[in-house]
Amino acid sequence: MLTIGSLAQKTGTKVQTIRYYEQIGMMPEPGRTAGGQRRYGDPELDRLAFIRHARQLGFSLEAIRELLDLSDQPDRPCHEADAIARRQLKQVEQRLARLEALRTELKRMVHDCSGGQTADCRVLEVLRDHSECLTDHAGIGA
Amino acid sequence: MLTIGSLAQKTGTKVQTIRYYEQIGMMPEPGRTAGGQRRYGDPELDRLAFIRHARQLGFSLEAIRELLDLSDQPDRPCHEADAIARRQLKQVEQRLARLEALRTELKRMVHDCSGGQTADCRVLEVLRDHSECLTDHAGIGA
DNA sequence: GGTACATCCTCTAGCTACTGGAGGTTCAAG
DNA sequence: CTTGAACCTCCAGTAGCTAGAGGATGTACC
Repeated sequence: MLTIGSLAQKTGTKVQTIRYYEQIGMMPEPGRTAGGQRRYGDPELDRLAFIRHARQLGFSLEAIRELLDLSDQPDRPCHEADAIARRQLKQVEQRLARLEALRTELKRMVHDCSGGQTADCRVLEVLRDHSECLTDHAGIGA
Repeated sequence: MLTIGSLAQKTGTKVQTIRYYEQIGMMPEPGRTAGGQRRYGDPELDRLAFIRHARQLGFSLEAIRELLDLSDQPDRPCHEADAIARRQLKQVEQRLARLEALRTELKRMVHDCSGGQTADCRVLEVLRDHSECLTDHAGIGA
């Protein structure tokens, strides 16, 4: 039997995160001691490890919920899990393409900076005038 | 004089986002009509375009605030703006490296999936057992 | 001048995926 | 039996918006 602290340690999760997962129904309500403290067994350990690993691979909690449901039904065809993974792969590839365009643009900005005064700073200039950009980097953020 | 709606359209921003920027002090409080509606001029248009462009390049609002401050002081040396851009570039490169590892892993997962039942699904199996991963993809998400 | 209706206003709450803290209780070792 | 780390609940905050309720305003047309 594991305390929430040792479960956290074993899975590289913060204690609060585990309680949060319980709150949103990603983790089951575990057994408790007489005093009300949570105690976990191996199934919970496996489940949390699964969740964390999928998170590391960038899956959303919603997608992970689906994967866990599928995982609980070993007889069903696996194309659904496959589809979720493909979707994730596609998203990753799109983000990669965007980030590569950003890198190009940022590199150019930094490279062109002469180190003078802000009045002639290339960095600020490029930000002021989008038409100076060579790559397409529409869309926000990552 | 622009209404908030046409400012939004010209910059590819949502109306609510502009009001949000005003609320957090990224955009100045504009003039108002007698009836209380916001009216914008060219300086605000430029400022918002700057903000949006920097957001597209992945800068945080906090970083953009610094860049705007620098932009308002044309006499100061520009190495600060340069440093912010370099920091951003570094972050982008780190994210790129992580995403590339993720792509590798996801591709392998999807490729190995035989299309059978979930019981033998490679996707689920890999998620269950981290040791099957060849690449290092520690850290969460993007 | 009147009316229709798109756009504007404020305010509040919600999203993802956590993270941190206050204030108080329980567990395990010595 | 005491000590101190780890636990408990509840609430609030993070980034960067986004959506909706309920009502006021601006403008074009008749």
